[in-house]
Amino acid sequence: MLDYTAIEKKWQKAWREARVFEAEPNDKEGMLITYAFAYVNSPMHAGHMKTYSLTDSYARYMRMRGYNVLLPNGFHYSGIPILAMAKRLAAKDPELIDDFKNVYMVPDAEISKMADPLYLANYFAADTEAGMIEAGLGIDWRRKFTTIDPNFSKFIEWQFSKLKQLGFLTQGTHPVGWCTSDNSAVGGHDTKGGIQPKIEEMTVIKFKDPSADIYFPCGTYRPETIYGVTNIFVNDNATYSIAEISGIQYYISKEAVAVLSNQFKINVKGEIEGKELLKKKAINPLTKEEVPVLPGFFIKLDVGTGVVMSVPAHAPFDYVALERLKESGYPLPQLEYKKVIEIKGGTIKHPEVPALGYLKLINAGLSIMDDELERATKEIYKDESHYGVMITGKYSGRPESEARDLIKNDLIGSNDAIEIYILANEEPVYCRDGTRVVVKVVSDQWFINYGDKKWKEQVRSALPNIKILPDKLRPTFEYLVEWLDLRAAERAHGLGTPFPLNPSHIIESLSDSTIYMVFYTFVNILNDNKVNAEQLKPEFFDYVVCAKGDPAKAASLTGIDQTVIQKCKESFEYWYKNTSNHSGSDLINNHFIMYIFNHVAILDGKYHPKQIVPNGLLLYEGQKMSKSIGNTMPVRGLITKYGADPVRFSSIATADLDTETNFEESTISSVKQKNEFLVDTIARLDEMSAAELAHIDYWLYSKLNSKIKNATAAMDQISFRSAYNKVYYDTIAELKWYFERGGNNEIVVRDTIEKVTLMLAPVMPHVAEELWQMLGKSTLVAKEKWPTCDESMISEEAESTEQAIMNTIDDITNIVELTAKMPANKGKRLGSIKIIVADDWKTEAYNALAKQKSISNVISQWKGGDEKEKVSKFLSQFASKLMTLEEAKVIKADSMLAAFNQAKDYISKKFDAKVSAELESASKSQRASRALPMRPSIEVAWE
RNA sequence: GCAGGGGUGGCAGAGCCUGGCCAAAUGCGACGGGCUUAGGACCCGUUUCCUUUAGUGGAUGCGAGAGUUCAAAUCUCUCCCCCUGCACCA
Repeated sequence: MLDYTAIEKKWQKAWREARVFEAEPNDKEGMLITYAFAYVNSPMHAGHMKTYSLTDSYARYMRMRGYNVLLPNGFHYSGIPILAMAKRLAAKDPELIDDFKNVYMVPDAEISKMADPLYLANYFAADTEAGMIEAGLGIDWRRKFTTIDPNFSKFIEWQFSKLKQLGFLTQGTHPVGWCTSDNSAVGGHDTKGGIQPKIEEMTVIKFKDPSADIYFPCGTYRPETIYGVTNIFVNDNATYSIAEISGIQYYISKEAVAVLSNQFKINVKGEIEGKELLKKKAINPLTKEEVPVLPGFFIKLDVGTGVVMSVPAHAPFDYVALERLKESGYPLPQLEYKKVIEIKGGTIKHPEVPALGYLKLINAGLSIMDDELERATKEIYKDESHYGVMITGKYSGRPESEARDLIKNDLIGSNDAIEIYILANEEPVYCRDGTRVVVKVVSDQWFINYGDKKWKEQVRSALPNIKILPDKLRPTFEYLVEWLDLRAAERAHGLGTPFPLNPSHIIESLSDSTIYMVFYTFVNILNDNKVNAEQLKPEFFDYVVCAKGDPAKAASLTGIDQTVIQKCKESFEYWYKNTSNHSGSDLINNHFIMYIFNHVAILDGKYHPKQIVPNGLLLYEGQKMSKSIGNTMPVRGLITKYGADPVRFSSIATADLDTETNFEESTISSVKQKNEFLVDTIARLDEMSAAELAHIDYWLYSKLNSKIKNATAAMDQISFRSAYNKVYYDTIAELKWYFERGGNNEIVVRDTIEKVTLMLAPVMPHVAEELWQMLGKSTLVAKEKWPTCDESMISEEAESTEQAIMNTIDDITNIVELTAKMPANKGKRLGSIKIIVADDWKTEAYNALAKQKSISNVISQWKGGDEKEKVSKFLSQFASKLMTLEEAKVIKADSMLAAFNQAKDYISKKFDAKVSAELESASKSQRASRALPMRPSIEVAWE
């Protein structure tokens, strides 16, 4: 039995000592293969491992294909999560401490030190590195760095100075989810329950109070319904502020003022009770109608402005509110529920008062619950947006969805409306510390302007030259190129590189990870020559990465030896000519797309991305890995339990790139058994001997070589499942069949095992080394060549012949079963089996028919005149299925017969009967004429 | 809502571009048998239904429906359903 732990240690040591993975430029073609580096706020789990081992396997494959491959690894420290985690540990968060103890298996003594974020990050970086080594990743560890290393920071500063020079950094305002206690932007993972704050624009239409120079700011998603406004609703139990924004005064609820002050500079001039507002009127800015102000039961004070316009014909809330007022005897003036949108055609009935229709008020009555009202509102909104047409106003006849924007823009243009942002989540969103998240318009914020037209154009033209595996993701990338827009480039908190234009902030953590692969190409040279951060002035990177400037000048400016600078440049240019970048497919819409943009912006066309490889995620026993299910297996535990190679194989060789892999224990045990079979087979080689090749040997050789060909093509596409189905599962099944059939040729078996071992090496590197050694080799598989296909040994004839033998054995099984039931054969035993191989003319006639689809044509062109009758009799059996006939492999009857003669022993043993084979023309059997091409006739005798 | 990717047998998952050898690879599971003290492993067979006392013939069938074709899992159209992403966050 293979002792996985022992062989892993043994071969990892051997690789290290032979410096197999320490790559330097040489005269071979280079290839820099990278994966999105690890973010080290927790141990590496099986999901990360999938990407890493997939990338490693690809790197090993390309190395075997003759490339000088570099696979480096860095650690991502940037951003908030490490900081946040340390903070939670410092606060002794029991849930997190439990995870650290029981899921991450961190010793108690370490946990207490992890209140220091750097300690935490270093701990998990070391843990991840150890895990990567245990998994057999072939990494050049000399090039390791973290994103807070001073030298790396200099590189990132330089990157941003380039972006600035190119005009791709812009400063501006932008709405973000915001926590007022932290004073920082919040994304989904900063909130309770991980809810993504949803920011939406809302139009605020100004209805003037004719008695004062103050406006009612009516928040609405549907400005086009302004033609149907009957009144204004306010909350009569609340206090409103008289708030000045940009010199204009509004009635805004106090609560809304607090929220909106994150978006506007607001001066509160005074207060007024909601009740007082009811005495006022308001002027519709578009129709100039004067409408009353009424109490609205549903007015939420912290949403929008706390003031809305009422459109009872189209808004269920407004309708219900007015009807309830009417019922309660509130003194209402005459109001016209004016329909302004019509749905024509289609299957949707559009009632005269749409809001009423959608409410089905007939049954529900006015006591309808708010959530039902909410639902009715959504329905009517959806239907009218889809199918509605304006029947009033300037844009009468236009679809509502178009009119909405037109009217909004008109109102804004005439200063009758402004836009605000609101948090549109159904439930309020809270920051982790419990503060309610609001929308803030951040000003003077630096952005990377991925929306820049010229930049986009460059990316557009670069994209077709980038190979995307699998290629079906290309439309996604094309879409994302257009979609990507302004992205905040700085943040107030977190680890990382200070933002050069605002050093109190740090560079946003995904933005420092877009061209870092460049740094791998010379970081070891900087380390070896003790280059420090002060020396890494922009001129250094300009020359090394962009071939700009003068090396002598750069040397004197930086104090770095000119030969060192030159070496860095050569190394960069060597490795960056050919690259492949890998990551989980979840990073497509940020990391990958930003990777492309930044490369295109900063690097010369020669060094643009060459290949990007997003891979599907990993399921664990059919389930998504998640902490709540408790199956986020730290990968080191899996390796200890199952062995690195079985884990690698199960995670990456059971699915092609674009599909999710299902990691299952059953795969692990099946892999281990198959490995044992290979070990046993090698042990049995001693009992075999070399001999002249027989049919079954040719068959195995043919299978082997066509497999090499197919597997190589699959490997080139990183379709590991397809490749290893053939290389591993099929080979083992074929070897078993080969032995079953009596195959015993040492040369053939050895050759097969050797080549299969080589092909296993990328995915199961340790086992492959072990097998290689068992085969008596003294070299490292990791440094061997990938096998090449010997086309001359691919024999369709051998494969088809063997297929015919297999089919014939099936047929014999059937016949024996059926004839055994015949009364005449009761009590008898199977005596002999006669196999009668079809004559050559049958194949010829059959194939002519398959081609021409006409019996008469074939007959009329038949050469041997006197045989025409025989031929037509033979062909007539196919008359009813002419269209479906396919040409059969042409195999000479003699060689078919020879193969059957060689298979006689096996068939005889299998059926426990005498077996003979003969040609149709030489047979005296009555059943002889039944022989078909590829399907001999069979005669069994019971005695 | 918008965009992209999908829906195949008990399950997972090929095939679809380039229509016919597809009742549909392969793996798992289940069932029957062999081997074994037993279990595991391994080997053989079965795994839509009907029919067949010589290796057969037929029906249904790849989300639903319609169409093109001598022929459709595969091409076209309509519909239904599922997954992923929609950002300032690793």
